[in-house]
Amino acid sequence: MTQGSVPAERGVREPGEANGVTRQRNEREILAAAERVFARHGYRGASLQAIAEQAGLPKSNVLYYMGSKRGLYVRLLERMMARWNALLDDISVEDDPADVLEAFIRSKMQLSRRHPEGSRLFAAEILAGAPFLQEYLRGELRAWVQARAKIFEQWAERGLMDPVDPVWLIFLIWSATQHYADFEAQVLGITGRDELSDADVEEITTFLTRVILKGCGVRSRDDGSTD
Amino acid sequence: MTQGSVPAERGVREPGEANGVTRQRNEREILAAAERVFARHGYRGASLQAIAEQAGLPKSNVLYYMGSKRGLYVRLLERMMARWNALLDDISVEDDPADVLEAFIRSKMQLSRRHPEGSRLFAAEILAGAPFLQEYLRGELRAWVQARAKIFEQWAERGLMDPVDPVWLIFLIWSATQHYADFEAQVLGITGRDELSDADVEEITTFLTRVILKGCGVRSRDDGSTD
DNA sequence: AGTTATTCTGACCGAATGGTCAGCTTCCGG
DNA sequence: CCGGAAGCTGACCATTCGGTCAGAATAACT
Repeated sequence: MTQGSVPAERGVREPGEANGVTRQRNEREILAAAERVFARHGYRGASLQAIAEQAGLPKSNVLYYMGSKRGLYVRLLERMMARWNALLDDISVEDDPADVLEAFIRSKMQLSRRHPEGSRLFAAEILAGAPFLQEYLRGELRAWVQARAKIFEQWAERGLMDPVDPVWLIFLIWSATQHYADFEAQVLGITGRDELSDADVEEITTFLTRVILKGCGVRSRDDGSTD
Repeated sequence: MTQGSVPAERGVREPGEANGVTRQRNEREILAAAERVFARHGYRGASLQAIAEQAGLPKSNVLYYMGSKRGLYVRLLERMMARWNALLDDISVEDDPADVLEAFIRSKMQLSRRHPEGSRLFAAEILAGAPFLQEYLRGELRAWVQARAKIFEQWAERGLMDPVDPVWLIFLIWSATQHYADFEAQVLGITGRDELSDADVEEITTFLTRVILKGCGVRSRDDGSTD
């Protein structure tokens, strides 16, 4: 339904959607530049001028493509939520808790790794009080959390993991994984690195998986190591 | 057309009031208002006008007290770093890992709870790439992390906890605790609460302590319950 | 009281903000 | 080759930005 959120208040009519190489490239460039700038400075702090410069286009062109600053921002948020939703596959009580939790941590970590700017954009939006995402948080995302929480509780009842509060557990996983994108500057500054390598990310993922699974008393069916 | 031409309702300063009292109160009011606005919108997105309005003072007065936007921002950052440093008491290899880690989690959680705006201000600064905190991150804070890391490693060597990477562990604790301040809007939206009560915070703290300590295989000397 | 020193603020400044629009260029079917 | 439409952009607009400053208001000290 809300696929093209450009508020065609101005007479931007649907073109034949034919030729599009330049259009696609410019659009992609603008979205990438805008994601960087919005992530860094937040909605209010970002300027169309800065976005246009990063995209290598005149400011007017950005507005020609995107209609308005608000429309551009909303479009970026929706794109990020779509990425997020893409990894929310269904799980069942019958699944193995260890597998599910590890996949959860791993996919969330990869999302932060593959789209650090989008991750920071989301963080900035939440920091600002989530003015554009209230509905999403209280609706779609809340329902998703509650569904997962129910499954975690059933696992606990079956003795497959400790009876921890599943919502706090989800928040723990979110925060721990998101941290490496949102607080990248802090992580790099403290560890003295220039960037996090793939090996670093793999190491962190392994660490988080081990600590969180063990911390929740998840019994893996693969082995019963308690070390 | 600067601001409302009706200055009547400010009603702040009584003529008979003593000298330093007004100054202190105004200064405190400005700092509190600025912390809110900077936390919400970041350095670039915050405006002195908004800060002045929240403080109930004319914009000129804010500049009279604080000199410049940059100076005000730096002062807030330094105040927050001071709060942070205040809970960085020394620990020793001789201490009990369970006690230290729990105290670590608890004090960090309370810092986020007591100063959520300051916590978000810090988060916004890091999101922006830490332009004002590079030095602090690469110097003071890095040294602190390394010192703690060394102790964690010695605990691991003595078999008091699992040989996990101490730096990732510190980041895990930071992220998990900071989450409830920085992502407050998300937490409230998903849980459907209006605010987090003291009981909620206590419950979360207990949860985090249990999961993280167990996840790192910390042996408490109090008892050996593995539940 | 009068005089000085400090505290405060409205009016103003140049720069930057998001957004508009007339008119330019480019493309493409006929 | 033409003509209309789509793609694009420089010039411009009202507003807001951080910051300055002259001078009013107040406090402090003879």
